[in-house]
Amino acid sequence: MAVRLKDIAEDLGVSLVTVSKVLRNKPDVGELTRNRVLQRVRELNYRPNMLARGLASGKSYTIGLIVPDLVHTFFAELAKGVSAALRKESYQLILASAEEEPGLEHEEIENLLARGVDALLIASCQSSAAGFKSLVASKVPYVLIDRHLPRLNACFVGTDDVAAGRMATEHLIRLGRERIAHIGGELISTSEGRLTGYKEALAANHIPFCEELVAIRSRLEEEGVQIGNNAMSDLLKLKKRPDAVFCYNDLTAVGAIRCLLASKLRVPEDVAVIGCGNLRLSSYLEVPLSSIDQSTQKQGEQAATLALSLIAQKHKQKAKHLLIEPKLIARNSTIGRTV
Amino acid sequence: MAVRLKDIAEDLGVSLVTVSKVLRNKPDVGELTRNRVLQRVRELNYRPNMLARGLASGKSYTIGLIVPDLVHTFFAELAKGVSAALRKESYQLILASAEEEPGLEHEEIENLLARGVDALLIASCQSSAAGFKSLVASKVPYVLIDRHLPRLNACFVGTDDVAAGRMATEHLIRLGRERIAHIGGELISTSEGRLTGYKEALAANHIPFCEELVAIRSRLEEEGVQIGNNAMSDLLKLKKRPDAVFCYNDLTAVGAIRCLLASKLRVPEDVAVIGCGNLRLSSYLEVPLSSIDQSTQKQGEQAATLALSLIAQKHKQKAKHLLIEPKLIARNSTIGRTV
DNA sequence: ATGAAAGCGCTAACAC
DNA sequence: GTGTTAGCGCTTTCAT
Repeated sequence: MAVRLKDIAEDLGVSLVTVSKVLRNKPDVGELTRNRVLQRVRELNYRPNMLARGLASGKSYTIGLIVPDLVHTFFAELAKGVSAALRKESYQLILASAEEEPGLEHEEIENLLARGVDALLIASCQSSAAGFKSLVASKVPYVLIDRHLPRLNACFVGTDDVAAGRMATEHLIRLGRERIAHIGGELISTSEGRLTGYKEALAANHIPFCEELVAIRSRLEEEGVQIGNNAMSDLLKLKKRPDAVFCYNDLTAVGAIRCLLASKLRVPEDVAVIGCGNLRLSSYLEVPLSSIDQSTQKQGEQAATLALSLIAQKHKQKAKHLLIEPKLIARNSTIGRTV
Repeated sequence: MAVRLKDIAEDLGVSLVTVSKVLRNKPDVGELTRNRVLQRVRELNYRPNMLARGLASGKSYTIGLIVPDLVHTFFAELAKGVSAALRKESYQLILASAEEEPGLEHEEIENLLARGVDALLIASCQSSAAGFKSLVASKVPYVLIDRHLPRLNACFVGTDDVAAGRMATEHLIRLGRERIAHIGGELISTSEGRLTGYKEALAANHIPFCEELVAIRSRLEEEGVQIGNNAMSDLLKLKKRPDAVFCYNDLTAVGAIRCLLASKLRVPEDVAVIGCGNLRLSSYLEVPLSSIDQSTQKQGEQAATLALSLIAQKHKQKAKHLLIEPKLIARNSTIGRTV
């Protein structure tokens, strides 16, 4: 079968331990022996059995990442960032998708713990901290990404969602819009943050907050287009229709634009639309979409780096929060054709 | 630390082996003992240490999937299909991305083998079979997905690319187009298949194949939009411009449409455009894009199922090829506004 | 600088 | 039905 430490040791007439030491760069090996070992390792294309190493050492050199949905580009980009950062440290990524089901997410947490991951990164679809009990009990370090659970005193890397909401809304205000609607989500921290930012921007500009202009929907991650379309349609039924709308994410915005164009309204002349997330597709659309960029890949990298530092430190320190500043990307859906 | 078999065994005053047997549903355990064990397992929230189980049994209940790029929706959907099929059999997916670099792909293969995966699924970005040497030597079963390596006698699940090319081209022919261009890729089997299909369709309809109408480019997966744009621009420089174009993938088609609209040409009136892959974004675009659907998620599921069957069977059988029939999805970019 | 012994948590083969 | 013994391939500790 595969080459083992023992094989190399016997080949060379040294002990297995010596070979093991060479492979882990321990200093207490003679130069000559070290070279002979290295040579043979290369010849035989030896690779340590990570299961055995993990079992013996208690470290698997593996980090788990759980996302709610891989097909949502945001999470794929996140994964890409994580993977890149880990590769540099020769850690490996084990990726699991929870398919937006809290039950599955909990399952996957348990699975990854059973696989001995050294740390866990979670973009959670849970709405409560209850599902994290066994994770907390396991003492395995973990970092929440993108979505924060208020009741959980955990490390977190994500967008400054309040700033994102504020930024988007202020952009619309500066363009002279006065009836600014919001299509938002519910329960998760990102939705709440963006809504708060929306309200703050209105307040700062002395525009009264108007309940009827806010449409809260669920499942915006999975069926954003359809739901954005419907929500916009509802907003258009108001006696006085909005002249701008800040959408929770880009898919929702695509749906909203769909609805507006179908209703013979012009974007942005009649209604300006801005999304959030700045997905790659944003610039290919019927009306290129203004959006809030979240530096997604960078978030993944930072989360991975944070996790590695948690693994390295012996004693628990207090939970770190890393908020990434969002950036406004203005395109036709708010500022119209540029010359 | 974590609960172990031994803890449960001592708690109950039975032997560790008995507990192990219960957990693996072995029949030779008394009903009473079995229930007592199960009860305690639940109480303590015991989870077997998979590293230890893997080491002892030689099976990790893990399957590796290597894709060229996670952010490309096609591969994310593939991963989703794989993950779904594995979950049913309580296998776990370890996902790795090769970032379109053959070197990295080879690294990841080695990594996953070292982690003891029971099988490997690879959507390869290699252009030769050389990188598979250690994989073949390892005897670990594997399945190629989407992209086939001609020199490698391996199991394969993917689109019938020749049919896809034929189908797309015939669609354009039936719409009365006569100068049909193709923007295609190089080196990998999917490109070659689609080009072959394109030629076959022309031949079957007595349309002469015209070298100048074929633009071969590389990196169509990563920068499809930009490259499609440029390629289309080149095609428009011909004395007699094409009246239709079949693009290797949807991103390339988006780029081509971009270029056409920028050149004041109408899609599909002046030039009809069809892509391949039927990404979700296809229907959100400026001009909703006709495409060839590849049932991507289903491909992932089938590949996973095939891999599981390879694991189950003791003796090597001859390599199976599963070709998924593509489906034509006609939208505005070829058939124009429907009433 | 090198190696012998013990053991990580589990399964496999075989006794009782 | 149940338990005993060995060992998976590696790391760790501690002698030498």
